[in-house]
Amino acid sequence: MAKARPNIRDVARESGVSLTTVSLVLNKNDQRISEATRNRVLEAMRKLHYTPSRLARGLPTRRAKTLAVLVPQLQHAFADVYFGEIISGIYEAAADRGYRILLEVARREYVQRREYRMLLEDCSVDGILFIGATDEHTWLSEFDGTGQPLMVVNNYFQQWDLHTVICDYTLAGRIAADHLADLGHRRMGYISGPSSLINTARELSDAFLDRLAERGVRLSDQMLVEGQYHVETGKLACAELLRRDPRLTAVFAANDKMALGAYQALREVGRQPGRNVAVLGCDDIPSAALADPPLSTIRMNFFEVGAEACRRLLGLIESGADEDSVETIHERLPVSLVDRASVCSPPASEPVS
Amino acid sequence: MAKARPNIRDVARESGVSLTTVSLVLNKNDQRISEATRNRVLEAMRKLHYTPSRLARGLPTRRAKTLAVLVPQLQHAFADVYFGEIISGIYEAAADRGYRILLEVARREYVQRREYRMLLEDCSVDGILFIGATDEHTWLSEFDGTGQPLMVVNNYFQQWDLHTVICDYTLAGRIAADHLADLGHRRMGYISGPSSLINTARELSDAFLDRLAERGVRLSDQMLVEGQYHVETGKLACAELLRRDPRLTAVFAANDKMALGAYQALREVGRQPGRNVAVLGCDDIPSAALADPPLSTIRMNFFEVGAEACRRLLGLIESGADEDSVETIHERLPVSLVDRASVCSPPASEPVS
DNA sequence: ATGGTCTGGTAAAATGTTTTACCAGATTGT
DNA sequence: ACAATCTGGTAAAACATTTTACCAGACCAT
Repeated sequence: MAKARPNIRDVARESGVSLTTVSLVLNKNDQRISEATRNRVLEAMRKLHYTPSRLARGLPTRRAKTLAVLVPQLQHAFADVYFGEIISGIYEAAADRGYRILLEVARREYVQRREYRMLLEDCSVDGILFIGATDEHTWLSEFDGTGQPLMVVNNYFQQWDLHTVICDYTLAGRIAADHLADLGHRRMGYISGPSSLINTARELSDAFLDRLAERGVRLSDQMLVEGQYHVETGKLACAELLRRDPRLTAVFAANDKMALGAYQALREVGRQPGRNVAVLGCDDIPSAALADPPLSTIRMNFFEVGAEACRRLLGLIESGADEDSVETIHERLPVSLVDRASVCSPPASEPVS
Repeated sequence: MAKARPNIRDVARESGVSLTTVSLVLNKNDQRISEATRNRVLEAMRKLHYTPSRLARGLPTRRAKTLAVLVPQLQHAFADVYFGEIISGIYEAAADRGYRILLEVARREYVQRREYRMLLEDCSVDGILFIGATDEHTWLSEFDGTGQPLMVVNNYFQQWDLHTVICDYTLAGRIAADHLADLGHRRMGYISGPSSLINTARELSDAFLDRLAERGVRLSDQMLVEGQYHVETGKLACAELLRRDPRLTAVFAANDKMALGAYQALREVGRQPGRNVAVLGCDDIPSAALADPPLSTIRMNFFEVGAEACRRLLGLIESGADEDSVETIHERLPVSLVDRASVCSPPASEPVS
């Protein structure tokens, strides 16, 4: 009774044409079918509730119409705003073009067994987007210069030639330095990201310090503390900065989470962010706007980074150019200052240098 | 030069056996191959760097070894802790059993085109996990009592017979009521979730109010305000509660985000959570522990809910019982009180009723 | 009339597996 | 000694598509 799933053959029989014709109708690009037969076939499809099987389609074409999103093993990685925003962006861009998204976590065994390769060889995936890559992911070297459809999202590498789409961290560093310098801050602290492992973190630091120097503001090494991008490390780092210079007037943190950690450390010594000490973040995550006081920060549109990375990857894939001929992609997206209430001027009493 | 991907046929030739034999070795369950030939085949596979193609495998078996995670269209859904934790749990459980995870967002057109059905018919997926389901998702009725491999995660329905795994919201409500009543609170406010749309939200409310009544504490309808599970709605709801009874001594919020919103509203009228007003949350999201003061809450292990839901779904799928014979799954996972610093006793001065 | 080019379509091979039915030879029971 | 059973293995069909090469007829210019 309950007829099994109809296949292309059933449609062909129903509409009185060959199986090939049905296939050609399915892959609309082909002009060789007359309007009349096309309609007959479409009608038959509707009647039979036919939907082509992705699995069967992928076999001859070697196209799965699926992209893998690879994230490193962090505990409960998907519960992180940063990853979440990027993934959301990737999803939208992929869905727009009829692609699906496979989730993969690069666990230890996963890497040992080189499953990331299998994804592609397998044909279960047409391309890979890697989020949260660091210098520690040495296996990326296997993709070095191969032009394979692997896209590194929001980080990049000097040692390997890989496709990347990132935020403009140099611009971010400059905006931050200018903003604080413009207001007259001279004694500040900087909470950096893990710059020994992540290029974008290093880029932000370099840009920030260089621009500060250009503006004649000298930040001693003492006043630079490295955090790990989490709230707690931000708090610890800020406490350390306060110990080294209790009279600092501004703190710049390499991401919003650490900036919010800094709020806590500052409050513990009786300072009021936005009133008697300036705090500037970076990223513009949702909780930045909800913080008390609302956090001034550099907006990085992670959603858009994900979406753009995905679009570029799809471009690569659909151009069919797996050859070495393809230029390596290096795109950077603009960022901008979002000035809320956490950055104030230094106390007027401060003696001019 | 660069040989194409080897297939099962190549392995057969290399090891001097038939293609069938190789296949049987691949699907280890079969005892019919002698140790000697098995080893010869495995050796050949290693030599040729052979990996079976998922696509090709799925075709005859109609098993894609893939599960879909479906989330409703909320903006940037993946950037939410709640979804994130559940997805992380699902991922772990799926990966343990060799399954992959496909991400899907139920956008408007997605539902209109009934793509959720195609996922299964398509054979691109063996089962679906739906997170964030509400009464508004009326299309779920299509799965009513069909025994199809669809699992609703952390919500349930009276009107439809669907597999579900949830947290024990009744237990949660009782724990909350007992905890606050034990401390002597009599004047409290309750910020509920959207109980007209979400059964678990309603269940929590009912359990909380019923147990309070059992304990002789009467919460007037006035002191129940509905929020939408976000920080802002929690803040608004709490402000409203304060307007209705400025002297309330405790607030219970149906999730932590709203509890943190309540912190803000309370501070704005000069109350100090944990000192002169008690705030109890629900969920135990990471920021609960980081809040100031650390939020007391009911721990719901969303990671585990996701993992368990996934395991149960896989059980269903692998038992091969798509038949109507299968019992509908209704599992609830335990919850527990995590008492931090935000719940204090009511002021001693308070007259006893 | 003849050869060439379109047009709309089809037959058949290819994609890489699983699975069912079968088979030859060895072992066992009577 | 003969049928039955067991062992280790194989041939071939099935899964649902895409794609390549080909074909018949219509149309056209010479």
